[in-house]
Amino acid sequence: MSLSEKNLAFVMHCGEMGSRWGFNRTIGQMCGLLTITKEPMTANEIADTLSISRGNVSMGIKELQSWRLIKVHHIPGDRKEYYGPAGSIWDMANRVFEERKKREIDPTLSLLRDNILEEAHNDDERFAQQQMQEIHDLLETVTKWSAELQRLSPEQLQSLMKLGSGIGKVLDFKDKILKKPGKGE
Amino acid sequence: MSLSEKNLAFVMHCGEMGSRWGFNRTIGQMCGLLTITKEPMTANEIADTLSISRGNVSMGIKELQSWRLIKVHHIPGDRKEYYGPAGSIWDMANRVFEERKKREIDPTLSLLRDNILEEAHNDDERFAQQQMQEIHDLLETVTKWSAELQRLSPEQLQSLMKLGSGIGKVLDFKDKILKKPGKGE
DNA sequence: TTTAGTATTCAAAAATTTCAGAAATTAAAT
DNA sequence: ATTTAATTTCTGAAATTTTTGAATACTAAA
Repeated sequence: MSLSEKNLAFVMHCGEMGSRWGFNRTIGQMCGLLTITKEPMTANEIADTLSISRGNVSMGIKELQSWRLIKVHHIPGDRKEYYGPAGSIWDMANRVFEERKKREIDPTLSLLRDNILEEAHNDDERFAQQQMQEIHDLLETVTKWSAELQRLSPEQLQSLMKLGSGIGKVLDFKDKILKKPGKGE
Repeated sequence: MSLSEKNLAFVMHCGEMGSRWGFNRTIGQMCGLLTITKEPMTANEIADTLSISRGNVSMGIKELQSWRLIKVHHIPGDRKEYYGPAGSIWDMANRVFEERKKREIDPTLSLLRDNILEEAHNDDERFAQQQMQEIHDLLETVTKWSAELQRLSPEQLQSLMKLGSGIGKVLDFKDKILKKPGKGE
């Protein structure tokens, strides 16, 4: 119901960062609050703790659900809804990542695809198209890569993450490894 | 001075995406415009092309420079400043990435570090601290990784990007590779 | 110096976003 | 059915962000 000084500081920080992360202050606070609170909270508890209106909390919940960052819990014999994080920290980071890709990259990718298909009619359009092609290729690579990462097992991901500067070394061996099995891409 | 329909569509799209990418509409448009225009443009040309005020362009230029996305060109005997992209598409994507890390991750990382150092006084704080530790570790890993990527040569990056689903295979060989030289992490 | 061609700043206006609180809605319990 | 408990939607006010345009500053040449 009321937060310790340190926890409050964290929640407020989440609020300040909220807009940078793709939502607004209140929603940032709500997200922070729910992730550091052990027990799921009701909408009223959230409103009280953060001193914001009940209506605002309702909108925030909807938004956080659309990001798939929180989920509802029910307590038998209690008709209130209790909200808590939708998964582990890693899960949530993935959701944010995925959702942002959807909002920040996909629309552009689609526009670029359309644009590249058409024929350029003059030099300006030709140059522009080259640039767009490059942007397109880059975004597509990023997209493929992030899909790839999501396909890896958590253990593989763990190793990959721990690899650090080893990645350079691993790359040097890549050709030998990949060419041996004769399974060219 | 005036854009073809398709190029205009791209520039306007950049404006609409602008706020998602970390800046505002006008700045998004300016960035898009300058990247698909072959020749560097003056501030007045930008203002005319986008139908925005000269002052706004001046602010936008300053902002884009702070992101290191554009650079100034000079033409002998002409005292106007001409603006063009600061590098290749890849360079620019890197800049955006880097800059956003600075704004979206670093402040949180620093707050978390402080918070984790302090001792927890009760169960609520204890649980909160565990979560914060996880967030911290995750963000730190991401940070290290992005630094790592920037250290790779463009060729290595190229191979890494093309690796695609090969990454799984490469990981399976990781141990053999890394353990052989006896250079444990 | 002065002047003319620039670029920048900044206060005010416009546009957009966020938010509280009231009203409407939904759903369970009686 | 009615009451009660809860959630959602909606409206306008407040806060914030963006944009303009006039005033100011800068700079190179005359």
